[in-house]
Amino acid sequence: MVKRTTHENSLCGVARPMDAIGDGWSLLIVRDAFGGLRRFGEFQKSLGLAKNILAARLRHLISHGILDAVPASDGSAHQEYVLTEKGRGLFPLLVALRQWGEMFFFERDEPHAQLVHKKTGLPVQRLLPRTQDGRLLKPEDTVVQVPPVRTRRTQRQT
Amino acid sequence: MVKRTTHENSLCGVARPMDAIGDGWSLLIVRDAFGGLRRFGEFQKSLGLAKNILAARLRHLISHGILDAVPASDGSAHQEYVLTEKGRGLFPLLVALRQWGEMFFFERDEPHAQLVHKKTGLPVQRLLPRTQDGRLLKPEDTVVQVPPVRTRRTQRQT
DNA sequence: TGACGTTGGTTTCAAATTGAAACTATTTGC
DNA sequence: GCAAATAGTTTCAATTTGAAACCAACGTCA
Repeated sequence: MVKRTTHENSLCGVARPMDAIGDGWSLLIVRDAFGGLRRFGEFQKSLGLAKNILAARLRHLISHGILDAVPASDGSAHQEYVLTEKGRGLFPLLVALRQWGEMFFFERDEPHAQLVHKKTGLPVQRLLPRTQDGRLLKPEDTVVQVPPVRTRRTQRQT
Repeated sequence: MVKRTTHENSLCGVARPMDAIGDGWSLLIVRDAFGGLRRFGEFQKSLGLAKNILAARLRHLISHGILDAVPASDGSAHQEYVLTEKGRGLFPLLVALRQWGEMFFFERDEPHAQLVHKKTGLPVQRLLPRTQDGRLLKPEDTVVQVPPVRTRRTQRQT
């Protein structure tokens, strides 16, 4: 996915975010960041990816405002990588991804990790698109509504 | 993201789905499939990607059970690519991705596409992780609970 | 002080992937 | 039947990936 979005996709609201996330490694880094990891070495150990790749992905995430490199936390002279507000905004997406995984990638009784409420230990509620008044929405009940094109001359549709 | 998950990540519930989705192009293909596109040429025109890449991504999505290649629909002798149940399961994820995009990639008044309810034209409700009893969950209120490791000998934790 | 391990990278280089373009084969429209 | 459209595959140069080697700064302990 190198091709930059010079396309009408630039408006679409999916292609741009995809570009910012970058790739699978980046999203796993974000997942681990939600899990509390902050240091280069922690990410590397957790993901088992080459250091140059990790460095590149961290740079990418920082340059897209998803991570922030902060100077320390225990006085050590190293950096730490923490989620920005924008990065934390990815939480629902990660939950959705995980739930999709839980639904389709494990046999009925195959044990698998599960996201649960820390306090109660109960699994997180299924994330399902709904209307404003709470009714379930199927994909085919929705449309992507593109905004009316406004040129400088025509502020109102002719 | 070529490295296959021989890692403990294989249990994690995020890495496996990521691998199935494949990459950004694949997800855009799925988005377009939700939008009603079905034909090779439609996807190519919509995405503007090279045909070899599109072919490879379609093969990937089919091999992972996200798309299905069905023989026709208007009697024409061509194939069509339609979402499987598993593929349709990606709807919440796409909604989450789009909502993240809407929140962080557009200026206050910058026009952008929006996912709305077809009937009412109202935007889809914000997708937010909640507890079983409906309370909002912040990332730090949750943990990934790994299942207890069961060896053949110890069916119960010692 | 200085040898040594740890942490956090960068550099190098071969192998894999990407993507544009050319090519091919099968339909479809007329 | 012929031209154009559709749905790919092949080819090849350029980019990206990732393993491994290298390097620099810091801690530490003797």
